[in-house]
This record gives sequence, C-alpha cells and structure tokens, in this order.
Amino acid sequence: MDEMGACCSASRELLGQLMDKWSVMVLYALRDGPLRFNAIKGALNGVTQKSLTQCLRRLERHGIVERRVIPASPVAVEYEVTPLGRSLGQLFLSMYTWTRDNMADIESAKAAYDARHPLAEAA
Amino acid sequence: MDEMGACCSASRELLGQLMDKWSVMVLYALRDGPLRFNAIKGALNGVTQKSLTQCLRRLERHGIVERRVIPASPVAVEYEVTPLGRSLGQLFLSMYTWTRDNMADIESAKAAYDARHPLAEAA
DNA sequence: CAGAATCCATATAGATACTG
DNA sequence: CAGTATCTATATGGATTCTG
Repeated sequence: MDEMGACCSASRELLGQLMDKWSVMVLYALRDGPLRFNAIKGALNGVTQKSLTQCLRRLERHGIVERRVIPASPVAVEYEVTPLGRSLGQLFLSMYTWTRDNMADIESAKAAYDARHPLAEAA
Repeated sequence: MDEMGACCSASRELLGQLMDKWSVMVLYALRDGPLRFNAIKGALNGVTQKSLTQCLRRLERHGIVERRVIPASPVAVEYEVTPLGRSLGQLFLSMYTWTRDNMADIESAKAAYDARHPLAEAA
C-alpha cells in the first residue's frame, strides 16, 4: 500500500479511537454546555463508570473535551467540549447524514444477501 | 438519550461495521477496477485470508462491493466496488481530510496530556 | 462524587492445516 | 485459487468492590 493507503490507515486508526462505543454520545450529551461526570453517565444509557471514565480520558487526551476539577467537598468534575471537539462533532454529523441517506439501500442489500445465503445470518 | 442520540448510535454502529481494520484499504485497493482475491491480499500488507474473507463478506453483505465468480479451473473470483461503495469512499475521504487537517492539534494535545500525566502513556 | 482496582465473560485476530 | 475449519492468544466490556 502506498502513501495514500498509509494515510487512510492512520485516519482509520485515529477515528477508531475517537469513535468508540460512547464517544459520539458523550459529544452529543455535552452539546449545550459542560456537564458533571454523573450527569453524563445519566444521559447515556447503560454505560458503566469504567467505560465512561476510559472514554472521557481518551477524549481528554486527544483534546476533544476539557476536564475541569472544581474544588469542593466532595469534589465536582466538569467536562466541556473543546473547539476541536466541536469540529469533530461536525464530522460526526456528516457521518450521521450519510448513514441516514444510505441506510435503506444498505438494509435492502443485507436482506438480499441473506436471502441468497440461507445460513449464517449474523448481524 | 433522545432520538438524535439514538440515530447517532445507529450510525456509529453501522460505520463501525464498515470501518473495520481492512475495509478502508480494500475500498482503496479497488479504486481503479475489480481485483481478484489474492490480488487484494497482495495489495494489503499483513492481512490474513480469514480476516480478508470476513471483511469482503461483510462489505458484500452491505452492498459495498460485488463478488463475481468466474467459472474456470481453478475458479477465479473478482471483487468490484458498487456505486454505494463509491459513495462510502467519498465519506472516507472526508474523514481522511478531517484527520489530516487536525492531526497536528491532536498530536500536540496528546503530548501535553502525557506531560501532565507522567504515568501510563499508552497509545 | 468521581473515580481506581479487580475479576470474569466474551469477542476478535492471528496462525495453521485442509479442500473443491 | 479461493476459500473453510479449528485452535489459541489477546483485547475489550461489564459487574463488583473500594476509596479520597
């Protein structure tokens, strides 16, 4: 694979990190302003502390969200989307749009494929 | 999470299927026309038969590539990108562009984060 | 409150061997 | 040639418990 192939691969790897199971929804949950840890956890359905913590750490490390500790007792921690994070949100929006526009075609392709291949119809 | 959140989630799930480790590069390898199985395998570096087969099956099932068996001895199998696949390729291109344009910011954010957090600098 | 640490179930990738 | 089948190593996610 040549240069462009390698770049595609790097891009995929980076977005793979940023598009894990919860990141998209975290970014969406924070669209109107900062939230505290448990507020985010409440906004997402079914996320565990561990997964959410990992997700937020990764987003923080990549500069997508900012973590702010508010000294209090007990401590409060706020997360806010950065400008870079908003830019990523725009990209997510174009992905969402593509999915919405092509979902029907993809579903019918899957149905046709499953009809041709009677066995093994995993998701 | 409300409607939009659910749609984001569905979008992420779909693209997660279509953006696995090799799909992007398969699509890129087929950009100039159909190729046979082993030709694709040769174009990608380090892919195993199993992984490539799984990848191609998934792309075929979603209507991204078309599989064509050419009766011969031994049989030949060609894979070609569909129009839907080309549309997905455009989306991949916009992802690649975003990555390229923001890679520097992300890398410096990572470096700053790792400087603040001396331990545990996993990728 | 906001995590850290631990344990466990499952999913996935890779290597290898075999086949129509 | 173009796969399938099998086994194993590893990564990942969830549940649970504990703490400053």
